[in-house]
Amino acid sequence: MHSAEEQLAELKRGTSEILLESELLTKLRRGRPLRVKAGFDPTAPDLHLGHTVLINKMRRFQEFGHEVIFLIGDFTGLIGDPTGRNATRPPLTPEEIKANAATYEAQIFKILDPERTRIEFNSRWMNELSAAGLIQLAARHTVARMLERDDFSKRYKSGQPIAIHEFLYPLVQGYDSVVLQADVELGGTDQKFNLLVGRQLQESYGQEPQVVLTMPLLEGLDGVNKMSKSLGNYVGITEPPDDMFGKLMSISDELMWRYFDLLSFRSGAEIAKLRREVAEGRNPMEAKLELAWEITARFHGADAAKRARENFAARSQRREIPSEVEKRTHVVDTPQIGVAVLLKQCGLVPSTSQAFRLIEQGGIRMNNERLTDPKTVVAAGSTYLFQIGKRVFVEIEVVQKAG
RNA sequence: GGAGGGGUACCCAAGCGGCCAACGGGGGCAGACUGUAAAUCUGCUGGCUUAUGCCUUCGUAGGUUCGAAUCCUACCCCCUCCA
Repeated sequence: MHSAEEQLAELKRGTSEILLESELLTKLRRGRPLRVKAGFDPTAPDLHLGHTVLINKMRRFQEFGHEVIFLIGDFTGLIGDPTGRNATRPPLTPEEIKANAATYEAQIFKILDPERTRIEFNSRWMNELSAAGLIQLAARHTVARMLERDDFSKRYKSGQPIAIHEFLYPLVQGYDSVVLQADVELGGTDQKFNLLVGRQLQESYGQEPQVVLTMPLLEGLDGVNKMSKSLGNYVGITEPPDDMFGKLMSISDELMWRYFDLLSFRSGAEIAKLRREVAEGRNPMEAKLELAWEITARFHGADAAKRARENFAARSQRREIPSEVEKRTHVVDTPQIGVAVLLKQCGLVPSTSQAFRLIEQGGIRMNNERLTDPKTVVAAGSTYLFQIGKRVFVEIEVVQKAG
C-alpha cells in the first residue's frame, strides 16, 4: 500500500490543477477507497489519445485501490453543448446509447481495470427527478455565480444570447456528483467551472465537497492545436498498429516529452532519466521509439507493437518495403489502364489530378521504381506494387473483366 | 427601425468587365536534407485516362454583355455604428 503522500505525488503528475490539494491529501489519508468520477459524452465514442489523458489518470487512481466511476452523460447530452456553439443535439435513442456505451467499454478497458470500474448513466437518476426537483436543484445556485463562468460572462457582456437551459448543464453535472457522492471528479481544464459547481452543490446538500482535478488538453500531432478528430491531428486508439506507431514517430522531439508526461505509464522518475539522457546526447529518436512502442503495445499488445516497430524501422529508416503489404484486386474493362486512374479508382488518391501531380513530383513508385511519366499505363493480368508517398504501400492485381 | 461595411477555393485574404482556375499568406501534400522528426530549401495545392482541350467554382436566383468573381435587379446571411 502506498502512503497518502506517495499517492498524491503520482496523482499530481501532469495535472493542470487540483482543488484543493490539501483536501485530497486528507481524503487519501483516511485510507478508504475514494469514489472517483469522470463524465463522458454519450455520442461518438471514437476515442483518441487526447481522451485517454483523463482515463490514464483514472487508472492511476485504480492502481491505488480507488473506485472509478465512468459516467456517461446520456441525460446531459440532451441539454446540448455547454459552450452554446451548437444548437440542441438530436436526442439519442436508448439503443444508440447502449451501443455507444458498449463501444466505450471495449475501448476504455484497454486502460482501466473492469473490476474496479463502475459504469453509470446519469439518466438513471435524472429521469426520476421531477420538474419540482429540478427547480429545487436550480434554487441552490445563483445567476451571478453562473455568470462567473468565462464563456457565459463573455457572451453576456457582448450581448450574445444565453439560453436558460444552458445553466442547467453545470447544475445537472454537479448533481451527478451529489447522487454518486463523489470524492473526486476528473475533467479537462475546460470543465473546471462545471466541476466546481459540483463542489458547491455537494456542500449545499450537506456532503463533503469533491476534490476537483483537471487535466490539460493534449496537443495534437501538429503540436499546436488540441488533439481532435476534425483537425485530423489525432491518433485514434483503434487505429492499426502501423499507423499508430508511425504517427507517434512523426511528432516533434519537443512534443514527445509532453506525450510522455500525459500518456506514458512510466513513473515520473523514469521519464526524468530519459530526458536527462537525451539532453546529454542520446538520440531523441530512441526515446520516441520507446514512447511509440509503449502506446502501441497498450492498445494492440506487445507482439503487434514489436511488428509495428520493425515495420517502421524498415520503411522509414531503411526505406525498405514492409514485409506485409496490403493486397488488392482491381477489375478493369480495358486491357490496360493509366496508373493515375487506377490509383484513383482504388481510392488511394483523392483524384486523378492529384495522382498526376504526385507522379510529376516523384511521389509514386511502381515495382520499386520511381514513376516519372504521369501517363504511365499498366496492362491487366499482372500484379503491381505501388508506394504512394512514404507510408502507403499496396499491391494491386489488375484483372480484366471477363467477356 | 435608421446608417454603413461585408460574403472569393481547407482557412485568412487580394482581385472589381477579357491576360482569372483566380495574386499573396497559412495549412496540407510531395521531393531534397536528416538522427524519426523539427527547421530549411524546391515544387504542387478544383475536377476530368494530361488535354495549344473540356467541365464546374468567387453567398443565392435572375439579367446586361461577344465575354462577369468583377456591372444591374431581387433575395438570403454576417458585422459595425445610431435609435
